[in-house]
Amino acid sequence: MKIDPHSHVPIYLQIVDQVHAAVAAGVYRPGEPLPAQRTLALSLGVNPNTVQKAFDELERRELVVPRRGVGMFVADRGAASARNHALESVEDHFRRGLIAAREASLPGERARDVFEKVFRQEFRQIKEPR
Amino acid sequence: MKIDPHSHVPIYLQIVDQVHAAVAAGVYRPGEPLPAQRTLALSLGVNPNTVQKAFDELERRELVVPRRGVGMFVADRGAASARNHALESVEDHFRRGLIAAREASLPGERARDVFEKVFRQEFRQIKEPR
DNA sequence: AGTAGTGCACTAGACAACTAGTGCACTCAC
DNA sequence: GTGAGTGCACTAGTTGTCTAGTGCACTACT
Repeated sequence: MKIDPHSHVPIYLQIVDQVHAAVAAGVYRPGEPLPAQRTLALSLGVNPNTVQKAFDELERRELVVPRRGVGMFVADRGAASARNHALESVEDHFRRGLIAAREASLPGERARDVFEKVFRQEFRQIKEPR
Repeated sequence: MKIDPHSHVPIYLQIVDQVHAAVAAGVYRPGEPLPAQRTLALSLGVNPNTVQKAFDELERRELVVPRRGVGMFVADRGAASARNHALESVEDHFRRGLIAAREASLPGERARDVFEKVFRQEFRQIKEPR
């Protein structure tokens, strides 16, 4: 796990994102323990409290479950929760865009055109050169 | 024009949004003057500096043009700039959503499904009852 | 019982965003 | 040239976020 202290995105969120991705990808499996707050903080060179804040957010997303005096463990439905939360995030961004379009009196068809344009940019199929 | 001082969205941004919409809608036309900073600040019950910050943002968006000692005027291509900026905003939201989808390893088709779902919610056609 | 390891709570400092207070320089009409 | 009205610049106080420092309570193992 890598942290960029000079990034504009808060350290605790960088930790959240990486653990989130790891749980979603199955790197950490349900029931397995996560590195301890102090351990992780030491290896990343940050304060234990910063890691705690990250874990608080992961707990709020129902990805991990704390056991006092023992450690943090991946929730039973941790992977599913991770994917669900990611889906909600995507949905939220789309909704904000559509609301902005509506407030700008942009017709629905135009909004869909914009989406398709950005879609082609971001989900460009990598054609195999032969 | 109305301001909600208890809103979580900054006052100066509320002013920006409302003026932006007014210019886009043609309420203020190119070449016309906007209310003076002091006047607007007084009528809204906020500090002139807050209005100034809002006007700075509107100037950055190329919606208005300042004339020292005279006033703020709607730019010649103000309405077009307003619509253009709104379009960029919509595009930006969509892009963030698609990037989030990609990072979550969500297939493009699924992302499009999510978009269509939200689209139906936000752009529901109001059926005329007969 | 003792001990090492754990999550958690409380406090504090650094920093940025937001708003307000105030004064200056400019423009135009008279 | 003088005065009223304008945009603009500088400073400051308030608030919220982020990170760090530190200590406490709990758990498991011996």
